[in-house]
Amino acid sequence: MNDNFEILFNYVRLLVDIPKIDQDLCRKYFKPFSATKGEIIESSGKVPQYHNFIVSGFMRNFYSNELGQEIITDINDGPRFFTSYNHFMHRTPSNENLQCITDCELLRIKRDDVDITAKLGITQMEYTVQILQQQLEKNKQRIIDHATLSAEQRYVKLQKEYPSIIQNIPLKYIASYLGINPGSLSRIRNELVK
Amino acid sequence: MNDNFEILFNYVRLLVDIPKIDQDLCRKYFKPFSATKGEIIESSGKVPQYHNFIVSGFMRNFYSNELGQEIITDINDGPRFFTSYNHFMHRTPSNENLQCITDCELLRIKRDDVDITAKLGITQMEYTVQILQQQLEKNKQRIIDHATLSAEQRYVKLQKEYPSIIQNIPLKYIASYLGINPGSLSRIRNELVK
DNA sequence: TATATTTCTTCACAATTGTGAAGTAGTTTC
DNA sequence: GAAACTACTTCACAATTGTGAAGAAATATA
Repeated sequence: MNDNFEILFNYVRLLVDIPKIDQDLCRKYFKPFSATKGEIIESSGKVPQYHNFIVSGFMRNFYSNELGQEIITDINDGPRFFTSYNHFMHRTPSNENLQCITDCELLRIKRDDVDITAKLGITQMEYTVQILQQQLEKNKQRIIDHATLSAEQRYVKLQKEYPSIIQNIPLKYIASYLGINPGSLSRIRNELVK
Repeated sequence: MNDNFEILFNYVRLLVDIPKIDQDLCRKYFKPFSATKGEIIESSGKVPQYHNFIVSGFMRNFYSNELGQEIITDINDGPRFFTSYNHFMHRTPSNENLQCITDCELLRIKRDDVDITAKLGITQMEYTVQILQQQLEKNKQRIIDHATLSAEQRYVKLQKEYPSIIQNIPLKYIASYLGINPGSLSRIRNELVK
């Protein structure tokens, strides 16, 4: 009995119940994978090979713009799915890189196997709809935050909601994620201490 | 034969093919609805009653913050679905208002009927996944734009991608949507003319 | 452990955007 | 068509954030 799968199931159960048959399919087709700090598990320009579930560890999602700057679009820790989902599903090359910020434990499934579990299982489609809706709500909130909050307010909010990110992720990554210049964020952080 | 349904079907066909049976279900359960400029078709605090498809016209989605300011989260014209989808599906009160900025032609379906068409039809679930994915991509891009572009650049981009919004929507709505102070946007627009 | 590399902080200054008020223009309503 | 209302522009000034450089601190590598 692999603990990692229990973490996956508990995460899924936040949205839908998983019948035994779907659990077994997960155990059969999701493969454990250990990645080390700095490792890029999906690269820009390539079709994403896996749908990744972070069991533990921190990851980031970034792309390089015309000026060669890395733009970080997402930072997350487990438990959580973390995939360039659209490109993965449509088998199209992604412009994003998925990289481990710390050592990570993953469970991952190949693209073809997702079609198999969709056919043989029961709840996958329902879960997909649920998690897409959930993700959509989160993204809507991020848009609102950008449109209505100052840089300082966005940082404070992140600090409250995801203190583990502040504690574990380099400032320059957080700055890019929040759309703030690293120097400015350093100053903001310094002024907050007072 | 109602032209409005052809507009709906053509819009849906951008993502999935609609078999005859699903077309008939749409014709049976989607009802035409005309709304006039300024009309609020879903109100904050209430469970959204309809899933709305804009055939023609411009609508906005907004909520009121603690200070009583209207924050506009979305502006769109037809053809397009326009609903507080999460709250509609989960039958929970939404904090958002859907309002017509111009006279609008809609096709709308009641919540209970969505369950019926889901059961009797074929492609609804697949379409839902597709359009959620599409919406997710659009929202990701909006986040990136906020994080990487200046106020002026965001306005210019909107102008390029959705010139009809610039032409048809009051400046103060556009300002709120872009997260810019109306006075600032007026100045930005003025300086762009030179 | 020493060295090299990367990240973070700090600074002065610049650029952008926000604020609130006042006036102008435009629109709606009766 | 006049009055009332709403939206837009403009202004001076304030606040926030960006920029680029230089040094300090932290981390990785040999």
